[in-house]
Amino acid sequence: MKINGVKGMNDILPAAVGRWQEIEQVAREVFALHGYREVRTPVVEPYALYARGVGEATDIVTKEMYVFEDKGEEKLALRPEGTAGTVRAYIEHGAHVEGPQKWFYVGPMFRRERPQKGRYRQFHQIGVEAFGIAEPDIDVEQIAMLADLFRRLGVAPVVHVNSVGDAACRPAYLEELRGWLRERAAVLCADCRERTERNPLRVLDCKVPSCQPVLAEAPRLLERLCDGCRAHFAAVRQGLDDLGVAYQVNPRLVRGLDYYVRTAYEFTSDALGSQSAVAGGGRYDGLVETLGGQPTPGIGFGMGEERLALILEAAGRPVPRTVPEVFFVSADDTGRREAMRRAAELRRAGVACDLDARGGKLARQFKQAERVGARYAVVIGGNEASSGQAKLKDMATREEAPVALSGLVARFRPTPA
RNA sequence: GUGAGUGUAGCUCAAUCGGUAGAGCACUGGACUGUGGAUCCGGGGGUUGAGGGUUCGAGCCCCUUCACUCACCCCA
Repeated sequence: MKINGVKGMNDILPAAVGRWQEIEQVAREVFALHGYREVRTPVVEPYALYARGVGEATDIVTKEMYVFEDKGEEKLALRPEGTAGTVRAYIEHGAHVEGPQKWFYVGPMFRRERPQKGRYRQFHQIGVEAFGIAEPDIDVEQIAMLADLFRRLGVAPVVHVNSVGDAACRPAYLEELRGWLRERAAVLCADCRERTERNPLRVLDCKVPSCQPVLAEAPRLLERLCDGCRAHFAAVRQGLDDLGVAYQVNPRLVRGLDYYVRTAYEFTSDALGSQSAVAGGGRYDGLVETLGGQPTPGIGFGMGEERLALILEAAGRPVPRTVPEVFFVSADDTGRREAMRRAAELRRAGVACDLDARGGKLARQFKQAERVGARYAVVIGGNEASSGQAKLKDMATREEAPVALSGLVARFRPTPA
């Protein structure tokens, strides 16, 4: 009986894993340059953390979370996103006493949705959270950092920014919008009528053609922001302009989770099919308090690694691959023992090398050397072992040159920095 | 949860009207007894996703089921 992997949960095989390693490596470099430090939190958290933090009524909590009882003791959930767990850890360890904290995380998230392009049940996110900074400069820094990260990877998703208001101005706007939508329920699609009650902001980006002209006239939150939100948003825009970050103000940009206030931003690409967002973030000034901590402003983003990988693929960026510098080819048993010794010697010196432990015909070993991408082959048989002189073959040019076995380490040892 | 599409070798796909399942790539061996990318020749590999039905006969038609893909909802 063959057992297959779980639906929507993918294997990342060696031939593809270089893509993930590259993404994560570049992210770590960029984060380090901006003062973000890594945090690792569990993949499992109390169900209540997400019910309270992400929002009791959100799709994520009501229908997408993997929830289970831990031997009847506690209701647990596989994390559907990274912010709630990071905030829990921030509060639990009293991190606020040491001033603003800039953290990042990398790891799998789980949502039980129907899989499609760019959406999987286990997916991988790279995210950052900045705690304790209410000022708009951190919003600017985060957006610019993300743009820099993408630039280093050779892609340039479109940056959308918006303000979703806060407790001072959003509730009044939502009521105004809801009332306005109810008056026009007759000309809106069924989904929009449903969303009018459940999540009126979502109505604004309805894709149904007949809704578009109606919604274009809808009242706009950006024109009804309170003074604080208005000033914050203006400062974010000014800051992005100062840094030369190109962006679009998108009044329809909405964050899916309850905790977002003020700045919302998103990076999108048309290489992703209908799931166009590769990264999304925003400010969550009330979340830490909601989860039992001191009132603490926060802002962060999550980036989908699978989606970024799709973008890099579409951009034709090659998958990086680690290859051995030297591949030993042995002609006989004596040569093979010598090859094993020399390989060990090179490895201790920090030189990546390999050999075909099956031995066998030279042709097969050379084929294996080629397959693993070795730059050089060294042929060793009984003669070479006793004379100490072997042949060094450049796999690309096929040129051979004599080499002393005792000089291999000096020849290939990485030059100290 | 809803809708559509697709299931044939490890991968990409053929198979005429319903008539004994094939190719390319990949793998493996040989041509080539100490040399990998080309060429030529050989070899292994399949319950045609699964189950049932119609038929003398089903990869093909019908039913059921499962899986995958894309889209909706929503989101990274």
